[in-house]
Amino acid sequence: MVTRKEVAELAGVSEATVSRVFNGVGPMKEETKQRVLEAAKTLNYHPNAIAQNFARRRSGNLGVVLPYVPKVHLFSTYFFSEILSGIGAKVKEKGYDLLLLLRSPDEESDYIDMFRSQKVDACIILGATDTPRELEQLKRLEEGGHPFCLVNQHFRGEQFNEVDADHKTGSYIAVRHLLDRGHRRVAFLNGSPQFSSSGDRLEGYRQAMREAGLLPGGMDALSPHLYYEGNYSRTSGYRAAAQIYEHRHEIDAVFAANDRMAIGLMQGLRELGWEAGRDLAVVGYDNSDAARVTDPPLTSVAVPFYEMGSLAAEKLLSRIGGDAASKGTFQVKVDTELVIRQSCGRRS
Amino acid sequence: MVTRKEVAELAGVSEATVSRVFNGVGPMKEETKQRVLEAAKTLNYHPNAIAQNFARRRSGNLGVVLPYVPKVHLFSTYFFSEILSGIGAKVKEKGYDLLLLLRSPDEESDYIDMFRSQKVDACIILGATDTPRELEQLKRLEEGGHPFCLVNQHFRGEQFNEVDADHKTGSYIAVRHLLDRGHRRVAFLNGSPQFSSSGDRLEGYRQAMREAGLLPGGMDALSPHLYYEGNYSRTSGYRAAAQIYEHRHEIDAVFAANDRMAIGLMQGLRELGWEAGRDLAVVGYDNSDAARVTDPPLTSVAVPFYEMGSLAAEKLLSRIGGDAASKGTFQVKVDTELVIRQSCGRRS
DNA sequence: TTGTACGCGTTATCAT
DNA sequence: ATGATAACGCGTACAA
Repeated sequence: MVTRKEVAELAGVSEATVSRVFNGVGPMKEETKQRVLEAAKTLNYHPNAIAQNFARRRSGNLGVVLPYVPKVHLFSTYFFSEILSGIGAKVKEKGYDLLLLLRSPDEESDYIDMFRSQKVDACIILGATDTPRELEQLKRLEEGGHPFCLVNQHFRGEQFNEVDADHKTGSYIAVRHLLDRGHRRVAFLNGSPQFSSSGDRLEGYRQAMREAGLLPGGMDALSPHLYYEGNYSRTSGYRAAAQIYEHRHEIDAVFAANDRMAIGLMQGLRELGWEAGRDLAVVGYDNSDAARVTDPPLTSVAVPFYEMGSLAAEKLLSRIGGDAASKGTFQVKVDTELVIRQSCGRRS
Repeated sequence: MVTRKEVAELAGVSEATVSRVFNGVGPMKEETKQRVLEAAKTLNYHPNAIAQNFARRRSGNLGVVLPYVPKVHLFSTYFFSEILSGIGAKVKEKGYDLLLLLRSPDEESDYIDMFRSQKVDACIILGATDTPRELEQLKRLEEGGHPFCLVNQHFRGEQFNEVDADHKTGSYIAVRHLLDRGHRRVAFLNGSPQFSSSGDRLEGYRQAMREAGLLPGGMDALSPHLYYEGNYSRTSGYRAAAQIYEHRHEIDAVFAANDRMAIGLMQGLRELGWEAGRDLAVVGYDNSDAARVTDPPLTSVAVPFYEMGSLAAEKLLSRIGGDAASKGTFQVKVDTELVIRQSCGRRS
């Protein structure tokens, strides 16, 4: 590899001058600059990124932590794909590199190692869950002064950096949509409670139902035959179909907390002879690609995952970049949007 | 950050000894080793990865190049997700890190820069296309002695490292499946020709048809109403539906080169009143998650993308790791498998 | 405007 | 079995 030294010799200047030219710092004679650039070109010189980062005492990497999701082979979901793309675009724009960290099932040594060994300057954590173990790890990161940002997950009572979507309102508009179409007995198929979005969705559902006067027992009352819980997998939606079918005479519509479950649910109900869009209305969540290809196409709440990833990267990098306003943490909440298809039937 | 020097002082040894302990090289007294480890623990010392890589004159990163795919937001496909997961697992196992490189639409400066600046020691290229521009870039990489590996793409006449699937046989078994079920007039909806797998699939289709005596005009004859071409997007499959429907009286079945097109095709045909599994048989390719959720569930050819990624990473890293058998390039071809669902009807 | 000189935290070589 | 010490390629304070 050709080094700075060789360029300096060929150009007849010192190594420092070569560095200045390549970093555009300090005043320099135009002629000198040209001479250096020319020498660099003839020698095909390219600064060594590792050495640069070493000298700058930083890695130049933004880490992205992906959760371990058994069976799903991790990326197979719309969610991660979109966020990653958003992060990738922003990271590139800012001249950073993107280091991927796939968590293992066991994972005794966790992502704090990435910081300890200084492989990353900051990181974005996807798919975090509200468990004591996770929370403790995040607190350790914070104490260590390691900049990180959560995406699509909120920790109650903590002031971590985070970019979340307004899932409460998202769910509210989904349920309102069902209510507006005349459905009264709207069931809710929620996902795993360790994700904050599940709690948010429940709140949104409750608010819509309450406003419609459909929570008779007061604010907290929730008829058991209207609340179901899966784990966001298609299979769990499929399983819920059996339970929901048992209460078919008390249910007009189902709001599912994500598309995968909604799809499993529709499949399961169809096998039992109950058709979404005909016998009941179904609304999903995420507006994933799959929502377009189901039969009937699934009405769903769109979440701007791509933008969320991009936003998280931007905010985080501007902090460590030493920009202004680097004080305190940030909590961003982006808006969702209902995309109407045919799973609620065609009548207006 | 605590450095090696401090550990050495606390342990009462030289810096070199600390390094030896942490790298497990050379002989050392057990007692010394323990003393060093203890000192490291009390000080919470962790070797600086950047400095290590700098001193070792390597980056410790495996680069993964992802193509620019407009609209699809890149990761939204099963294909990349699976391969990336496979690479990630292997990379971790080998103690490397995974650097993601998302290509831009314009991309004047290409991935060769990653090597020039020595950010990666090797890289895996996904979604390469058989275009003059791409080929030229790959040749430049090769000339520069930069280790790389292609996944799911073959360049005729070149001996690049590659891990591919046997798409010819995969297509053969798909078409054979249709023929075995009694369909004679099997159409083929292929994808973009710049991917080698498209050519392979065409060969497989041809062989099966020829063996069944269904290529009357000789080896190369292909009835125009039996061959269609999309670009692997759902939309292109949807568009093909119209053309195929026009020839509905000359077609019993369609083999689509991927699931996305198959899904679009089924949607389009349904809108025209032609139902897959009832009026015609359809087989897809990739066995993506979506294949399970369509109506009817889609019979499809499964490709072990996860394993392909893992294999590519393993082979590549063992080369640069200086293992034995580092001579020459490698070309691996993995097997595919037909997964039967209901899109070809239920009759045996 | 440019050069000198040092430091960054390791690895690795050569003594001892 | 362990200790000095020279790289490694670059950034940068300071001197000129």
